[in-house]
Amino acid sequence: MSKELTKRADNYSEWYNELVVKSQLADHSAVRGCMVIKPYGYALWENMRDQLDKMFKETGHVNAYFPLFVPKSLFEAEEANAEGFAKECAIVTHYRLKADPNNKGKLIVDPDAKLEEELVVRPTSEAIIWNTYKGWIQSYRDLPILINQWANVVRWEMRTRLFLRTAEFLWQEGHTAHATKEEAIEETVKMVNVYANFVEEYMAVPVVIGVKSANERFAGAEDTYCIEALMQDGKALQAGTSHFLGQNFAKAFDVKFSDKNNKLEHVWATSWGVSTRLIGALIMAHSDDQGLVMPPKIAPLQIVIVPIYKGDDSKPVIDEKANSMMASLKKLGVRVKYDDSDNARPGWKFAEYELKGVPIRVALGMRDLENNVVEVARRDTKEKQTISLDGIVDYLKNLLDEIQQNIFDRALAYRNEHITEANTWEEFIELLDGKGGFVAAHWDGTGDTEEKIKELTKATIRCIPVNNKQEAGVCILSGKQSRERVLFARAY
RNA sequence: CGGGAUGUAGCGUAGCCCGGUUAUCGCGCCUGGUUUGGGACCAGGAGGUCGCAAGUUCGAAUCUUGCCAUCCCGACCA
Repeated sequence: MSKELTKRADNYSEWYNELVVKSQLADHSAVRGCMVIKPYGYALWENMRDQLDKMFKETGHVNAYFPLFVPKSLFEAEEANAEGFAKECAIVTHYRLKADPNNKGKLIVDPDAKLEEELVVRPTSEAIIWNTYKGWIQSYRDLPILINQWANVVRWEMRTRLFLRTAEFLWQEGHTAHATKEEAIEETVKMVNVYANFVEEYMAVPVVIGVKSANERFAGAEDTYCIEALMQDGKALQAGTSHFLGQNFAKAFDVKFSDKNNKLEHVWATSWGVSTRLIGALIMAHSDDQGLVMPPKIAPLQIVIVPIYKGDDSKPVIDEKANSMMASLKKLGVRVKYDDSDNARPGWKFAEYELKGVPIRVALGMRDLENNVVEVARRDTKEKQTISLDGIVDYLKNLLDEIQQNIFDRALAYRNEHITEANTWEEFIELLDGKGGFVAAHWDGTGDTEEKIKELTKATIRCIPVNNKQEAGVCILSGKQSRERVLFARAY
């Protein structure tokens, strides 16, 4: 492994790609556009998943699992949804291979094993789930259904990037069914807030909660709520979405229920999801030229203890101290590792754990033990301090909290500095090309204008923030009347 | 999918233009020893379908064609 990571300022996307691979989060695989999530990356995903899962359960949801394959006839039932995803679907057409008679040792698709009906590999599961819900719902007493599924989905993307956009990715998708429109909207909003809380509190990434414009809406939704995060290079990243699906899927799959008055009505729906893309957001929100910076709450490893010994005599003494410190930390639920491997010297380990973003490094040598201290280095600020061994465990535990807060505050300050108002087209362009970030500008509310702005600047409407300030103005492009500003940005 | 670039050991590379012994060097890896407070040193050693497949040739890492993958720029997207 080469030592140097490309600097962010030199080439941000190269830095990102190198960092993902060198920090051992993930690797390219033999399959086009698909990544291997390595143990370190998967441990991070598990921490994120476990916390989200807990939050879903606290809000009344349960997990279930639906098939990977969707019969084409079901997939096409909800037209807007089907159309939206049609051009990026993988399709299973056969169920058997056979020996190639012309090429020994090779296999060919058996032409006699063609499926009666093609199966779409799910790009999202609304179709198969709503087809299933049809059999589950007869009465208002069967509602609401509050189900989440942890799954993989496939979207045949033209251009892929590790975590940010892969052909197969891991995610969760919530699919809920409700008796009333109000309840479904409430659910949609509740879940976008769960996402915002998770991303801000655990991933330390500040987000803007908002609503998508009609153009950016999920295929088949009446309304799409989203959380938008800002990356260090000034580009926005959609970090999660929560859709109010109206009665579109209930109508497409004929899902009706009897209300209290024995009146038949279509069911109201929501769906919401976050994916492994969040890991991309995490990386690009916090990391630096030395490597990853992991927020302690979800870091696979929170503290690493590195021994520094001279000769074999000191090793057992250091081991004993390190092991007792580690035991105390583990008792407090801290994810800690004592790295006494002798195939790397301390300097190498320091650099390696910085690359991997471990929040705290504790260095422990005889010199320290004689003075009853250790050296504590924090990843977020790269500060090193000599700390007394008395009360070290509490100190470290508190420091983890402090680091979590500092990383968030830093990202928040950056984000807030990068929401800028533009009142003229010239200002708008200048901000996008220069400072970057979110540009708050008036827009006339039409899809045409939005499309034109996108063509001219590559910037899209990221969202219309919830509780947006109402303020009269004129659209930066068309000059027509506008009641509020919306957030534009170039995005991933 | 369109335009550009790249592909030689785990990683980074020389050689390619102008075909010709056993494919270069560094890091990493293995063995032994000395080391260990910011990516150690010495000695010995292992590791290669030169992205894949055809073709041209007495002979291909080198020339030709096709394919694949990666990166950058577009269109699409969580």
